[in-house]
Amino acid sequence: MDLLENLNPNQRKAVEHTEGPLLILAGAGSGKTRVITHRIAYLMREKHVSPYRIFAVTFTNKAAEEMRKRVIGLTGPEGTSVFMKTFHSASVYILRRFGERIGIEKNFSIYDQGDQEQVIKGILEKMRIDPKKVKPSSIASKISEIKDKADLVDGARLDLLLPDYYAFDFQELYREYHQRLRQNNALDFNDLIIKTVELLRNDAPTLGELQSRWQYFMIDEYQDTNHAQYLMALLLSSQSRNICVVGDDDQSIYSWRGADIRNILDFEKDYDDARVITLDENYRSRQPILDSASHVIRNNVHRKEKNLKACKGEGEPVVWCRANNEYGEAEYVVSTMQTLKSREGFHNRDFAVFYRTNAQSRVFEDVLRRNNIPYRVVGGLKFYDRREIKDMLAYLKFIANPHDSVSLARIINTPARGIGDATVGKIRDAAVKEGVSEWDVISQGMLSGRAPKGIEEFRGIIGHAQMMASGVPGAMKLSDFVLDLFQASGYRKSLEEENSIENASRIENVEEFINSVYNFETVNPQGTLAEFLQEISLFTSEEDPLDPEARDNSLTMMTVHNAKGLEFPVVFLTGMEENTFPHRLSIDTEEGLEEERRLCYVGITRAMERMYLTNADIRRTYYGVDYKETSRFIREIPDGLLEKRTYGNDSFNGYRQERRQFGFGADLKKPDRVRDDAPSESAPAPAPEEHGSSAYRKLDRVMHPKYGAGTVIKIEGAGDNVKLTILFTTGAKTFLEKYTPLEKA
DNA sequence: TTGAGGCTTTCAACA
DNA sequence: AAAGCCTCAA
Repeated sequence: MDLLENLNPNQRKAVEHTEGPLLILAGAGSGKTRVITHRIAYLMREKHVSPYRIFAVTFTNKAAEEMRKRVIGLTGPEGTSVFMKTFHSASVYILRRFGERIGIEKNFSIYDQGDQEQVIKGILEKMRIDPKKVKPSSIASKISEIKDKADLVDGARLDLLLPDYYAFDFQELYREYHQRLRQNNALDFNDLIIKTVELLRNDAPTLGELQSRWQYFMIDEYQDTNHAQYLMALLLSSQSRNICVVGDDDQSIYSWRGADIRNILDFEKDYDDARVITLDENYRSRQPILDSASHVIRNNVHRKEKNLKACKGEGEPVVWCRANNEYGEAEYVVSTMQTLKSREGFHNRDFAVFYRTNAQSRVFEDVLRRNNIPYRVVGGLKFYDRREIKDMLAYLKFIANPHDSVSLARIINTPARGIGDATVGKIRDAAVKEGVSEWDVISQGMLSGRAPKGIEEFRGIIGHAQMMASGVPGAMKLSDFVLDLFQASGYRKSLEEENSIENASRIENVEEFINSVYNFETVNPQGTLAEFLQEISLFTSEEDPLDPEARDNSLTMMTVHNAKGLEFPVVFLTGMEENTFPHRLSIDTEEGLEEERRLCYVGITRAMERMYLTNADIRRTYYGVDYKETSRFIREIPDGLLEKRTYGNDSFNGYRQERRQFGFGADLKKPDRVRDDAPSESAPAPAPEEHGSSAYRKLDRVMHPKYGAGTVIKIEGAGDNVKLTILFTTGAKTFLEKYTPLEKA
């Protein structure tokens, strides 16, 4: 097979240009992955480069996996030996082997956002700062933001970088955070990259070894690299200079994660001999789809002008549907789907529903389930985020790394074994006083006074597990070890004790988790516990492994972010409303808005045959009921390109009124949010089942056992979820009706 | 001092 | 919808 056959001239040039720096500007749907995989195959087959000398990184595990499959398809089993990973897993690979040279122990734990927040919470407590006023999550992202810029590794002065608007010493917190991570032998996601850069900079032998091992570099999604990743790529490739980066500035959607668009815009400055090749023939989308996308993205000022050509030719126009409310929107999607299936032979698997935020998936799930349409949700509540899985993982992390006090805190009383806050506090104090780890205190009986029975029990469980783990692999299989731990920890028993549906599914989930351990050990017979942990701690965005069959013929739902790099015959881009998409937190700055627009561009360009844009005029969110103004992105598409539909009649009177009042297409300054404590006659009814489920009416007098007499001033929600706001003499309170012991007075 | 259950609050995108 | 905080009973 000729590798260059079936490539257009520019794609071919990109594949053939193997030596020296190369920038590939690859528009949406221009065959980017095809070029990368063919280029790797070409290096091996035509240039006789050993697969061990090729280094390729992408952003997601999914993309890396896809690339690996396609390379193997082109080269045969040899392709397996290409180093193909995400930036993070590449860093872990390097740090595991050489990290000790800069003082990182081999068995380090990787802390995700949740773990980070636990650490921060502990520090806030120690600094006597109210965690209600200073949210650990916002501190975590602040720390992450600082580290993403990685000016640190450039030796900038820390005290100049840290924000001074906090009412406390941020610098102290920042240092304490890192000190605790060091004590716990843990790295956060940012550290993985930063420490790798530090290692490459400060340890010449490591750099030399890696530079001579890898001779050809390929970086996918280069527009989304941050400064530290940029440095990492630069250092590794600086000797061979065979670096090929691929990206599209119009698809840069991760600036909030530190992505620095300058990396791609300045590539030609970094390498004055860089060759630039542009791929501008789109093989994915029909003309009207691409035209719509272009009309949206051209409103961005900060971009390289480009001209994508659709090779697939004309097609159906893009449809824009205005629905009455979020249920109408979902029903429109379902009915359109059914029509396309019966009249045009599409299958469930051909459809994708995109939304801006995960919370929007719920309504679609409702409606799809009611219509018996199989679906899968990518992202969202992830398998590894479930409580029972996190608990089991914490056990494993702690056994692998007994310095990991965050994991310890999670499992010491899970399941309940009589070790409460007071006891944990004592252990912590003793550890600090003696200058040892908390596990030392527990395992060596260093606790003064009488230690609760639970401590003994816990020590036994961990001691037993550590002993077993030492026989993995070899005397014991990793999966058997985890199975044993599930029993021996008492976790299984505690789930079985309460015979609920919820617990039954938790047990199933743990079993599925153990199954994934089994899969791991089949692929890696010599794999250790630590290796397993490293693998899955970077594998958080993987779809739910519980329903592998579901994907056979299911509709796919995901956030627009998750959709990057994918394509579907029919795409519904939903929630096209101001403050939803573009998101309300991005709407006020030009940079924010441009990134939202790129995100919209990414969404539209995923569609191959049909594209549907939908919005709801009224949307119920946890804030209340909002009147939504149509997204400016829809207004940016010329009328002639859109086929307009409406869906859902009951509330359309309300809708029209609203429109007339606000004026469509004008520059609207009026807020589009209306709280639903307005009289309900003027507010159009949302879905019918939303109503009439409260035993109370507005202005009813009620009696609360604790707060006394009050008046109902607001009713919202439906079914078991009715929330009542009641005005007492002491002020207003909101309750879930279901849970509140109220009496009519 | 612990554990359970009731009440309250929270909600952007991700490796 | 779910997790975290708070209160109260044991």
